[in-house]
Amino acid sequence: MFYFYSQYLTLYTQSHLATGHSTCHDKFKNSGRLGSLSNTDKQARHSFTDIEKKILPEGFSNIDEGKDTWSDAHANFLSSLSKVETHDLLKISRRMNLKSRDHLFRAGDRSNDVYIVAGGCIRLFQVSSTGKETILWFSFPGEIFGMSELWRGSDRQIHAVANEATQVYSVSHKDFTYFLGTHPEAAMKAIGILSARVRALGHALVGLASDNVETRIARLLVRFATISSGTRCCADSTEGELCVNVRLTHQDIANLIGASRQTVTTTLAHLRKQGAVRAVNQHIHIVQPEHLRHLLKKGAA
Amino acid sequence: MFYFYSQYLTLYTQSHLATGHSTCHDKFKNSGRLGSLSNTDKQARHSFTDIEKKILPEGFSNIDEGKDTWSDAHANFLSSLSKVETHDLLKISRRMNLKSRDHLFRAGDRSNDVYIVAGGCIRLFQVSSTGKETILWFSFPGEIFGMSELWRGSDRQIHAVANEATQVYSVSHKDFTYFLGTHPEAAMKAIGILSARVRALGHALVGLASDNVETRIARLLVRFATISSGTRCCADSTEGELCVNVRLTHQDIANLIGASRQTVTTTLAHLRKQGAVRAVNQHIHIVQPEHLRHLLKKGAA
DNA sequence: TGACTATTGTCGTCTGGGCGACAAATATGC
DNA sequence: GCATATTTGTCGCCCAGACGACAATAGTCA
Repeated sequence: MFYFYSQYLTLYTQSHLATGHSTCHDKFKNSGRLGSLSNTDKQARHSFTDIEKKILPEGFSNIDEGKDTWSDAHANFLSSLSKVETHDLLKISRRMNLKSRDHLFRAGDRSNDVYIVAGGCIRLFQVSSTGKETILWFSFPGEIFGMSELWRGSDRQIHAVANEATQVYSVSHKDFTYFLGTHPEAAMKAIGILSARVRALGHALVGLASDNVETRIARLLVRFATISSGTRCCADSTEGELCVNVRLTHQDIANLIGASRQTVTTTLAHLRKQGAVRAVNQHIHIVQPEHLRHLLKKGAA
Repeated sequence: MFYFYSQYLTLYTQSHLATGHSTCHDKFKNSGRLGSLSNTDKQARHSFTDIEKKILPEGFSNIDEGKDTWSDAHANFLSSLSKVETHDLLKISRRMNLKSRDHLFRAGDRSNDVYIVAGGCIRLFQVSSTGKETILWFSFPGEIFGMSELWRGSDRQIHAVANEATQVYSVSHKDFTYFLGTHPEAAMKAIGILSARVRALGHALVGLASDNVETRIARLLVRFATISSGTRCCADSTEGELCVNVRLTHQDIANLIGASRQTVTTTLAHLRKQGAVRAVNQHIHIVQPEHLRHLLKKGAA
């Protein structure tokens, strides 16, 4: 299902992940897309300065600039930091490699480090007593997570699992707090990130309370398409088409929007029949963005 | 740990609003509610030191101490600040008095001040195109709100309306940003507040996606009872009973948990028949907290 | 390449709860 | 103290969507 290869994944894949033969894309793909990636292996090892160079200048949107509520909710913490801040932060961080489905932490864990995604994708979710999983958030490269549990001094409330092979930087609670205290600008940016998350969760809440499944799916697709915009999908894509460049199973979507898997399958099939979306290489393309936006207009959030 | 509505409201009512004879419950009574407010004009003007004296020494819980996810979500920003911070913050604030149902801001407004509730209660909500209202948050005395929209540089997304006669301090975006920048400790506390809100919204989301209406109502009641604990309800209350010391119509509850008003009425009647709750003076008492907690255990969030 | 697991696609069946429509009970403004 | 507005309480109808049950693919790994 999809690859979330947006700019991020490509970026990171090239500089950090690439093991020379296997990239995240390989997991999903059998043919072309990955061909280009394999070349990257040569320059696999990196230094922090590498990272700075790679991440900062790519022109990611500043947290202030986002016009879309959803996309700025996925504001890139790392890229919003200055060179010095990035350096100081990475200095106190520890890099970790996770295989797909590795748990970073579980509900009930004592750990309360903060994490920043280097490459890949982390799924943040809760599990109910009946086993139902509700995904609260996907964290993509550059994003920070775990922050909102820092000041609780209590157990983790949620689970964090690598959705694919993922690399994260972990920073201890203590160090991170110290970092924020000594870098007021960064603290302000952290506030911005949390603010964005509050808004996004608020939106999700309103949508869940007011909209039907079709609208919620439409919103999700548009949102993820926005997040992964800027990547030209390697597959053939018609003009005006948006690519939802993230690997999502129907079950994932269901857990994300609070619906059952079957309903998601059916609704997606329906949208496909209408010609609003189509499946391309395990991921979704929005053929008629307007069709979905029209749905959203009728919706609430 | 938390009491708020109680201590705070009482506190403020007495010092600013009040009249010395009117406590929070009076609001709920037919006669007292507004009557008391008119009296306040006499001593309406206050000094900052008044506020400091009144607010700070009461030993409100620090945002770090909360054990309950819900209640610390209503962490008291103002009381967590130091004397100096409070002083500096109030210095740049402007006090506003709102009548019940006054709009503080609406979706689409350009204003992006930050507000701190002095007394009363602010309802933060969104309205869908069909007119359905979804309440995201109630802000009680000491709480700060509007913060999460500061860094957007865009229109307000939500509405803020006084749920009853309410007093707030407003601080301009610019001043507040400057305040945080010059008071790193306060900035950290702001991060703590936002974190709590992220957690609370996450909970709400999971609950909405997984639990039925009865469980959601139970959770809401327990949560609000916790917020308002510490107040001995003026009405007769049996030992072990919890008082939900907030004025909520069934419609409010419905908007809060994403259900229809009728269902709320029915479910509440059901809980009453079971002897789990009872109505006292326009508000609800939880007669059997265990009954509700049992429901929550079966639930998800 | 074959065995296994994960994902997708489709049915019926069944129900929680939305919604319109009232009537009764309260609250609030004048 | 009345007139109006708001809130509560109850029905019955109806449907979006949950859920169980399979079958068909597609993907993974030894």
